Amino acid sequence: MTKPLTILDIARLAGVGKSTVSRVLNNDARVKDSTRVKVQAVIDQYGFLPSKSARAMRAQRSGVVGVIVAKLSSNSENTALTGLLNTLYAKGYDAAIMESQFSQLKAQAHLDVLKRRNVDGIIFFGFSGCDLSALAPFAPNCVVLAVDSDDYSSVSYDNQGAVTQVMAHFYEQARHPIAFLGIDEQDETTGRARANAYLSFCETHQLPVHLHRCEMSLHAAYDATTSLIGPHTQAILCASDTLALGVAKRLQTLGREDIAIGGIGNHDMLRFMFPRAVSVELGYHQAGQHAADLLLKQLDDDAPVISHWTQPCHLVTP
Amino acid sequence: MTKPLTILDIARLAGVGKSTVSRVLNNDARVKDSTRVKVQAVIDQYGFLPSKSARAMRAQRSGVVGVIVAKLSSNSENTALTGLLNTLYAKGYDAAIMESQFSQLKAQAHLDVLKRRNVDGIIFFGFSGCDLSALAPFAPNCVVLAVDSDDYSSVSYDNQGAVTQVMAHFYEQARHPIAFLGIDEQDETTGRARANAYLSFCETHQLPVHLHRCEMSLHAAYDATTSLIGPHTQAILCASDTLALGVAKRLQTLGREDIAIGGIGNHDMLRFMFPRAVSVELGYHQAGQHAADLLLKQLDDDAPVISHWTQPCHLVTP
DNA sequence: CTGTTAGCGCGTTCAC
DNA sequence: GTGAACGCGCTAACAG
Repeated sequence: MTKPLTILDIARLAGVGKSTVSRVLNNDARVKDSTRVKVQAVIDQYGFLPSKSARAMRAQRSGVVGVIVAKLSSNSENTALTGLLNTLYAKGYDAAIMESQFSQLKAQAHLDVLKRRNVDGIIFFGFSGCDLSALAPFAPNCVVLAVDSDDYSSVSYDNQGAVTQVMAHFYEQARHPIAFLGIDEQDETTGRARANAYLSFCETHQLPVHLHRCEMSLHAAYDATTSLIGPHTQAILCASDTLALGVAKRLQTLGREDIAIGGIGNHDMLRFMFPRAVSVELGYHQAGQHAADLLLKQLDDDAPVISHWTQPCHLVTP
Repeated sequence: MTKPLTILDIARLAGVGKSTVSRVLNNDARVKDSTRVKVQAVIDQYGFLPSKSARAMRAQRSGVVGVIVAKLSSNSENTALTGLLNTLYAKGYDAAIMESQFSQLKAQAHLDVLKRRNVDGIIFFGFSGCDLSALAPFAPNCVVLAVDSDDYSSVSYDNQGAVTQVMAHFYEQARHPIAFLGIDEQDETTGRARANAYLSFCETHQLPVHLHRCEMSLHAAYDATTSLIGPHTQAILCASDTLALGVAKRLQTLGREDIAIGGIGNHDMLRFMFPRAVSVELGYHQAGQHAADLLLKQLDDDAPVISHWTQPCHLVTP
């Protein structure tokens, strides 16, 4: 455990002053090339790394952004997270990632910790019934993902477009009536927005409505399947690929592979298990990147302005 | 955006000196009760939060541990991560999480960043061909997960036990010969250790060997299935549940549901899609917790001692 | 172009 | 029991 070198050590080793080393570190133009090379050589030789703690303290910014996801095990969330992290790292930021586990209490506790850590901003993955007002202490340096908000910048998915695209796909193939499996209306996006898009499509195209809701789980979808199937049902659209996997499995055991299945999220597993299923790529990865970009732009900006982005989606067919 | 108060502001507001406030913050006993109450009142009133950056710089420790996973989308890794984070947060530490994406280069870059951040320790999720020597600058404050190491503390899975348990299960049911689908031998754990356990079991029990290897993916497993099936094959054991899912799907399409299937990892999706499959719970969550505990113990310890833990596993049958 | 100086916010001596 | 002074590693302002 040798003590790490400081900028002063490097200065002495290179026979220059502290600030010259600092200038080299920060690519300040006002350094003679020969000096720069000399200093850089010493830096490289000793593998010197300037302390971020000291920089953070000096600059009053930690270079860390807090990220609160609901569940790391969620495919959508960890995909978005990967995109987000790449962007953050590329710009020299680090992330403090925490799980809310769909609990407002946990989210609040994490926000308190992040506040103490002087994080420069927050990226918050919304969930059913989350209270965005807890983000107020960080305003305007926060971005919410997967939910809409007037108060903060947001990146949301095209719930309506996703549903409409699958519906149109089935409709054009004359695969109707189409049933819909959604989740609790309390969930504004996956729950309400997607169901509404379904209802709206049915109305516009004069299709009968078969809407059912269940918990967001494979088993719940599996169990709900029978109540979705009417005498003429030709297709079932599910509010998420997880639900679609549950339904597809049930249809398989029922030998009802005549019924088409659609999901939302473009989950690898759905594509693999049920290649005939259609799904919608919501663009989790890009959404994550965009959220990070948005936040970083706000951080750099002198007069941050909140903005809203809806991630484009596209149908994925076999 | 009002500028946050400093310890000096609080001191003035409370009519005391900086260091008294500092003592109150750190629960130093040498403060008169009446003063403590007075100072605490001011702290509460203004919601003062001492800057972690300044503390980190002063104390030369950041209260942050770096965590390098291979891929967040991996079920095993994000499950372990969840366990790990809970433990860290409970003890007041934060985590800086980064993805190596199975690349030694990325891992190295992340380690450099973490070094500059003065993280107090590292938890590293091993992957095929990773070079643990990159962790040297952090020794002995690191723990590696899912791989063995003599140089650092480690938490590993019971690869041999897992394979043996499934093999024994099939054997007792007289479901043999048993084929095995593994991955590249370059991977010491999922690849070599599990294959060796299979070979060893076959030898001990005088079973014929049908071993095949493929990439770690659903599709690769799907494609490899046919070369696994011999004329009398009664069961197939896969080195992971991902492989098992691929194989099970192929068997399903082949109508060979007479062949039993076994996996390792206890993935929800395998249980749901193929309820008859057996798998082994490796204890990802507890392993994550244990890794965090191990690291924190080493950090607190004056004379840290590296230790090794093998996470117990258990068979999961329908 | 480069060295010197003065803090950033906090914890830790050392005096009182 | 308490306050003043110093320094952690770094950058910015000011000299030279």
